[in-house]
Amino acid sequence: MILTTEEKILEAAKKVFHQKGYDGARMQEIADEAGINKALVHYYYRNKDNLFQAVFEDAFTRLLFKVNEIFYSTGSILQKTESFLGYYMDFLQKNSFLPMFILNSLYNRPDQLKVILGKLALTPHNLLALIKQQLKEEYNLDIDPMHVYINLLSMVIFPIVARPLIQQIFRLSQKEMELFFEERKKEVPLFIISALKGYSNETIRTNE
Amino acid sequence: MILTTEEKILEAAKKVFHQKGYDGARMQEIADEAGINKALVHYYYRNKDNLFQAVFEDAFTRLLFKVNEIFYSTGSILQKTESFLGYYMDFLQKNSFLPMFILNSLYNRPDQLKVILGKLALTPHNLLALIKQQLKEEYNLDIDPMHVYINLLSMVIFPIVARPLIQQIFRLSQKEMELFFEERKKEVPLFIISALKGYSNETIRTNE
DNA sequence: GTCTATATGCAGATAGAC
DNA sequence: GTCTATCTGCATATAGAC
Repeated sequence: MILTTEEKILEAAKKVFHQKGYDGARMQEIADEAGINKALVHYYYRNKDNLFQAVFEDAFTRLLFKVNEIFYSTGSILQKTESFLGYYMDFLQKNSFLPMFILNSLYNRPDQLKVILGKLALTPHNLLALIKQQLKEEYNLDIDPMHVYINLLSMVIFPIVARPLIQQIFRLSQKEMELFFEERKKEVPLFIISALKGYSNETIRTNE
Repeated sequence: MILTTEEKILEAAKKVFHQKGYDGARMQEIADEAGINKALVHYYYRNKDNLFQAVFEDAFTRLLFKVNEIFYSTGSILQKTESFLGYYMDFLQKNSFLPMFILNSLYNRPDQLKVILGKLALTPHNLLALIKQQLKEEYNLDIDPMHVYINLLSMVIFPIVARPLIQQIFRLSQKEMELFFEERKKEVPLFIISALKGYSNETIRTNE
């Protein structure tokens, strides 16, 4: 697969921005990574902000697209949770800098998000309504789906983001860390489904 | 309360580094924030790296100290979870830049952590052993406590870190966001305890 | 389109007066 | 200890030849 110069620059920029963030990235390093001259980067993207914008939008849409793709598919809560864990965690492990890059960019450059949110037509409330309906049908739960949804995202994304911290504190080898993530693909769905069942029992007990 | 110049610098440095990270922080801004001259910052801390090191160590120990404080205290899993949620989430909301600062610093400056880990005597395995024992006694669960522990941390810390993202995507006002966090202080312990009870049922069913 | 050379500004750090 | 003035290097960005 052959890349145009513009594509080479974007790929190089992704690599550098993802790892170092806006402030830590250097135009020179991006040029080197792309195997071209620094002036060419400016020729195609005019300035650092523009290039960053392109990288951020790519990252954001890719990350968000995968989430929606799974939750809007057919299947039970259990099935969705399991495929989310398997599919999304693989994706995040292969792109381990992505979530940190997104989150950190929102702290340093909050306006960046507004630009892209204006372009996308997000309907998160449809998604929540769908989950709420499934919780009712499958677990007879009449609860706010927001917390359950955020809990799931937390348990998937946080360990990826905090990986360096976890690994150092618990003194895990690379191999042990990978095993830990592999286990989570089964443990987290089990945890969530257990909680949902537990909720039901709790509710029933309260109603007696 | 009157501060020495050195303390004023450190306080100013915390403010700036926490929000902008190492690369985004400017010595000039720190000096301005402290209300003194830029040369004085160098007089006390010699260079940017030293100052950052001081800020990072302060943040890291404060963040970690709070975690241990709660989990090594007496009380049931439920009690610990509840006080962790109440106590720690309040702390994080008041210091909302801290977790992002720590996590991001580990990406950009991984060696930073090793320096401080050498100074602290962390014994996370004792903590896990304690949790494991309590899971056995209180829920008759014979499982690896690591996943449960990371799940709890995830559900507490991630929403704080991802707050700007959540708020924008779900279009929540400041007030709604605060309410959401307030709800989580009850929702997350309920979720976890439900899961632990559900686990037991699952185990019993499997053993029959 | 792609390069070399360069302009411009700013950040970290130091010298030296008080 | 605290300041003003300044050095040095580097990062973004542009000019202009090919």
